[in-house]
Amino acid sequence: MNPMDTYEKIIGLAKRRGFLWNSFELYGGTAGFYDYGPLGAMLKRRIEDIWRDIYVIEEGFYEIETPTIGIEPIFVASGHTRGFSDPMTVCSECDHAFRADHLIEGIVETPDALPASEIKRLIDENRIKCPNCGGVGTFGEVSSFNLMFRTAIGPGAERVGYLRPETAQGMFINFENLFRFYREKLPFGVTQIGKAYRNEISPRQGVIRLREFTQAEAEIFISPHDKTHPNFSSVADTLLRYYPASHQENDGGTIELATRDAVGQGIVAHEFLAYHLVLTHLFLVRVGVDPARLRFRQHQPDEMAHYAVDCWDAEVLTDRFGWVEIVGIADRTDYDLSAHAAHSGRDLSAILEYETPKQVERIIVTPDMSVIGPRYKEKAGKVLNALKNLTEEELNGDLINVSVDGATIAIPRDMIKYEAVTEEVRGEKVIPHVIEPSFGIDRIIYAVIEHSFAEEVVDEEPRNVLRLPAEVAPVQVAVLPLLTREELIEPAREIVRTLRRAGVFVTYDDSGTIGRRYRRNDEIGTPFSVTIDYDTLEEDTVTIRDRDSMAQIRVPIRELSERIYEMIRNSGFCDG
RNA sequence: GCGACUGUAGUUUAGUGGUAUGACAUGAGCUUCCCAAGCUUGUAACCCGGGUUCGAAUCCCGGCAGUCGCACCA
Repeated sequence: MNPMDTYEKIIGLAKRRGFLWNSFELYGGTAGFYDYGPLGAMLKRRIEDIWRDIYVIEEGFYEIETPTIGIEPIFVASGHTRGFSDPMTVCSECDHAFRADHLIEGIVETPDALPASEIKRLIDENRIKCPNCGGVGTFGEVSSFNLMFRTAIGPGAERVGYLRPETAQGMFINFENLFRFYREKLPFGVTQIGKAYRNEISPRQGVIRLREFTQAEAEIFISPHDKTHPNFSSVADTLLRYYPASHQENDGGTIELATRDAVGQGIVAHEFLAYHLVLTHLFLVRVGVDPARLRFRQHQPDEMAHYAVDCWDAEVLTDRFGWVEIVGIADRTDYDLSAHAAHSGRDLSAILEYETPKQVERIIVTPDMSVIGPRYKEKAGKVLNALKNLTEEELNGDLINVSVDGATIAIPRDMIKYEAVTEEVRGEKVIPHVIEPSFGIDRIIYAVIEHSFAEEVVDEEPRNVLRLPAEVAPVQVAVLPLLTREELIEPAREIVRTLRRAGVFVTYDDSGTIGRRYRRNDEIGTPFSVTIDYDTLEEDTVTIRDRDSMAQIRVPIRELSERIYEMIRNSGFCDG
């Protein structure tokens, strides 16, 4: 491998300049954990704030915050206690490790739902051959490794808890509260930015695969009958690079399509999902992902969760790891709410109100319990229920047949009174479907740094520059007196104060030569440098130097804050 | 988890059984100097534990961590 590939340069820069550090380094470190240093934390916060700007402010999806520890029933319902563990077995002949459930695929329908002992039994019974060395009967015990961090809640009779493997569940289990908060109307969305934890077997690839990471997720609850999007027209013309499942078989490559056509041609399942692909694209490009190294890859039918209708990953091209998934956008249907409804016994449905309430004719059965009770005694209750469930036709005739505990009982018609009533039905009860865009913030940060990084040669000297959008750059302005001299330092400090009062994050640096200071700031992506020189003293002007073009403009000090503010907001240097 | 390789300042390096070389970076100062390496000067390292030895960063053993490969990747 290239002794100094881009990844090493990026990570080297990130560690050197205070973006990322290995956690726990004082005590030797542990794979899968990273600290965000001063610049990294600032960059991360700015990226999260842009995410909030789009999802919370623009889309109106309020943000909530739920515990990072969840109790066991949540993850039983969500399937994480089972589906999140990988049963492993090792061939004693060749020492290869395999997913035990994969070995018995085709023998049972849902091998991943079986306990370890059962998988082991099936492997032995079916004389499964080792795919590597062909050995039979060589597989050892099946051990299960759950990717969730387990913990105990409270002393004594400890209640089992898990560190959440995704932020999503905290939102699903608040559905009733949220639905009420949104005054019982669909669609509505909710967001959460927070830490999630997965005890990866072998985290490698630096910040790409972490044991503790930050997710930004939105859960948007929509009607299962209407997956159009009210603002679809605003994104219909936007071009995105798609890599549909059908193209992946024999690498048919990506296609660039207007959103309208992607939906029209049936490539993306529906408008609502397509709208969120576009939103994702806009966010990623705004924070500094290179659009030329971004694509949307559709999940293959076999890699998609069985309940999902359609699922797309935003992927970025990286130098060392190739295409890396940074966002997943899925239509999860009613899977999550139905699962929580089933396990909790609560009704997690919404009423879709009809335009006008429907008048529905219904037969109301009122059995005469003073007769039925004594006659059927202990079966009376079941008889009553059975009667209420009968259809209109079944209620005809002199004897009405109901089935109770497998036996058919004929009930004389005069024991029952029933009448037809007209009822008003306001709407239909549905379990909402969920559209879930799920962002891996740490991976996005890596992508932003890698895509922003450039090495150039200026006057035969190398120059490292992070071309971060001004909006996300940790340090927004560097204030630099041309020389370390008192007469320049004092006005420079005054300018620092002025810019800070205007809410700009500024650093001050008067060490070494001006060129060295420019380079230092280029490397951490500071978009603008303000330089104080001898002309400043005479005419109250300073220069603003642009990181990308290295061009300079001279502006009056009294206009400085305004100009800087404009440039940061527009993410660009304007010399006008 | 398995296998291979690796472990010297912040980074990168030299090194012999007698505690360490240089560079870059960094601190202080000098320099009317607008695009990094001009001058002076300072700070800073042998992954941890045990063994062999008068003496270990160097040899041996163990651990830890990292990199790569296998496997895994909701």
